[in-house]
Amino acid sequence: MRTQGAARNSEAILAAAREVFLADARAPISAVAERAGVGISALYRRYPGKEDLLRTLCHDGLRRFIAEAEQAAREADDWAAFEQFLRGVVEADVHSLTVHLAGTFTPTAEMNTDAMRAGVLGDALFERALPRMRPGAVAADVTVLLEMCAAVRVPGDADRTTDLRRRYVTLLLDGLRADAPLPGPPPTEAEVNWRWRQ
Amino acid sequence: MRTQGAARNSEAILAAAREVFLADARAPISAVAERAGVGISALYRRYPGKEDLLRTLCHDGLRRFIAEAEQAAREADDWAAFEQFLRGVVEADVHSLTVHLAGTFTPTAEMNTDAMRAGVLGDALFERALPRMRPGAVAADVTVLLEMCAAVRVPGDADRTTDLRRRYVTLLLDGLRADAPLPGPPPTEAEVNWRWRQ
DNA sequence: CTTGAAACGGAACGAAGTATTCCGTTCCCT
DNA sequence: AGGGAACGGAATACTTCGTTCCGTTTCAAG
Repeated sequence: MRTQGAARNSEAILAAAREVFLADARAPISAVAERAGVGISALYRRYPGKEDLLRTLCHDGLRRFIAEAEQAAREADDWAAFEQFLRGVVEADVHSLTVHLAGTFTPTAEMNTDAMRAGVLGDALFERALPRMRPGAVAADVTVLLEMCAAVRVPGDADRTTDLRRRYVTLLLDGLRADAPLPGPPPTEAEVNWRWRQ
Repeated sequence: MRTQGAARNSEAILAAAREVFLADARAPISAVAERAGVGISALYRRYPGKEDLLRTLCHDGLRRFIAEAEQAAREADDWAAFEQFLRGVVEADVHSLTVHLAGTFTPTAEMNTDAMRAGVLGDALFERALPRMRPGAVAADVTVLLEMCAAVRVPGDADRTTDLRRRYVTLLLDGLRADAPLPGPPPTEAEVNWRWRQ
């Protein structure tokens, strides 16, 4: 046989779903089953439908985002806290998870609560780092920067993707500390959160 | 009536195709017709099939990329030339055009030639700017940076998208001039050009 | 060993979505 | 007025998935 137990399959399915849907949010559910090495029914035994799987995945990402933010907030140095936060979020590829998948399902009330909390935590980290930030930078910029990081990918090589993203987070952090002001009106809340409009 | 002539329709179709396919490379061809305010047959009169439209669009983008590079190369100051190149390519949203659409069609021989020429021109601009670049930066980094810029988008508002991208090009350019070396192995040619593998 | 229930695998089904074709109609120019 | 170029958009012919179903395998308790 191929799998050793129901619990093991559950984990395999979640991992496969993460890989597959991060590579393409519109991937067919059969691709997830195939990747996990299970049949389709193993999937439907656990989730009522595709949307539920997507929702679970996204919510997990959101929770992870919150965890990273809380962890980073414990750092005493303000800029170090912000840097740890950015690097943590990028490392966990949380932004792809939350942003890429948004819009593929209808969010639960709890997700909205969590999303709000995530925003508050992120803003707080940003505010602490603000004194050392270049003039004109706003919290919404960070969201965009995270999105830009998520756009970096080496298909089929998660490790290499992470390596490259680390490289560019470094570059972005340096860019955030430059002296010159940032040009143009900063992104608004709406421009940054359009993916969450149901 | 709605349109004023065949020539006008040709332009409308190309413009609509750019908008629609940049928003979603997998959009149906009917969306293009709708956006252009024409029927489907107006499209098929001009292009044998979907792939040909995509190919035309992408090739136009490639040519524009080359034009921007040649234009920027005329600038005397090395860094200014590089900066003008980056800004020009981002402004024209050429990278989305070439990178987003790659893989949706089989490229012609001429496209491959042009793609190669584009690479050479870009590398030359990078080499000129190299002395003022942070340690560890390579030409392939620029490709990734352009890709990151293309990830910035405000759906349905092209002007605002351009504004925001200008904002982050500024940030990226400053990041490219920081003092500290960039961490990790730089991206390889293959990692940067995976979209062109047929 | 039994044996009943939980887990599965994967074919089959049905609803969508979509590239392309076709034909009747409108436009434009002479 | 007339003929061909351009069109609009319904109809066609597939393809692509989400979901269901049912026969089979696994597992643990007796």
